[in-house]
Amino acid sequence: MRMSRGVEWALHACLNLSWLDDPVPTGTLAAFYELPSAYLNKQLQTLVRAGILTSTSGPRGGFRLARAPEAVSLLDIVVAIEGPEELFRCDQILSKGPGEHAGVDYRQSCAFARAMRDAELAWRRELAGKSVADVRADVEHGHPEAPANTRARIAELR
Amino acid sequence: MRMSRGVEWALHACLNLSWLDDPVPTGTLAAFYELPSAYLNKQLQTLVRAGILTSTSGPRGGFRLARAPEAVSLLDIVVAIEGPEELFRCDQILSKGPGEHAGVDYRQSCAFARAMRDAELAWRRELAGKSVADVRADVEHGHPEAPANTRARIAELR
DNA sequence: GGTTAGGTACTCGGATAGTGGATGTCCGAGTCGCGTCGG
DNA sequence: CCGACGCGACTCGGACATCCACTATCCGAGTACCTAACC
Repeated sequence: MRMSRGVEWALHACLNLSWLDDPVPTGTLAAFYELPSAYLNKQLQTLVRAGILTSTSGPRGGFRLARAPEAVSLLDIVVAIEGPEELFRCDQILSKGPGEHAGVDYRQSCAFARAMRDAELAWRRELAGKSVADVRADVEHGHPEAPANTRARIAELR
Repeated sequence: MRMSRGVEWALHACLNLSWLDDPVPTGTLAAFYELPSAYLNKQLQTLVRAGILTSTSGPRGGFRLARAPEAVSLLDIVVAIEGPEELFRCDQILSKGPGEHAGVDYRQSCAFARAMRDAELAWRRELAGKSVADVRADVEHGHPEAPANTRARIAELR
């Protein structure tokens, strides 16, 4: 039940894009962290479909943040890459056990399903409460040179 | 990033076993919910290795809870089946970016890794705070006949 | 009748196939920029 | 000198392979029970 690698890539890509105004192509971002370019491109496409990034084709094209970093939560990115399904898979096996089952939705009535959903909501709440801007502020506090370093390296790789 | 089916099976198996004193073989538990017997057996073996169940071979053998249901949290079961790894996979891609990296563990210092870990801890805290006994109490409150029904059906399937 | 040895059936446990999603790669469609040609 | 047109290169986007973990199954090892023979 581990997350896709793409989540880490997407998080760092969004942070770096928040420091840059011009579009950045996949190849540059991939070189930045030595990632497989074509596969990273696939993940960025997913973020575009989710409305987190915008893309531009052709020369001087690439990806940019679609909205202010304050408006992009970590949950947005995780859900975009991993999909909206819940962590806990409830196949309602109770409906095969003894008792009456007519019209009962065990995703709602099963005590295990409820407990798992409550725990998952706590997780989602934490992720929804942290934005890319929050993380950026943390990084800039500990490493004030990070934005300039990133911009310089990106320019170098163009 | 969905959980294995085995988690749901393991949860319900532990609850049912908490209502029964004698060992229950895999085949009986599998028939109870119409699950594939051999695969369920594999999951129960995992719970034995985790110290949640005990097993007995031979006639009149099967699985029992290894401890009181108060001492088995939902987290115990999830970790037993899914493994102890964290949900978020931090491959420390920051170590490929600009800046100094000598002796830096980005699983600790990366702001994203910290945020993801905090969220995951909230999830784990919820799961650790709910025991099989808690769920059993919920079920018995809503369905007082459940324990007797379960015992009867299990006896019928033996 | 009690005891013991043997056989049998039952159950767990790990070794062994099959399948779906994550991972990784490649090529076509579209777009922008630059160079060139004409006015 | 200015503008328009066309060519070329660059980038995204989706279609196509590959790999690993989850899913599922089967058979061997061990154990308890039952039976029957013997003392």
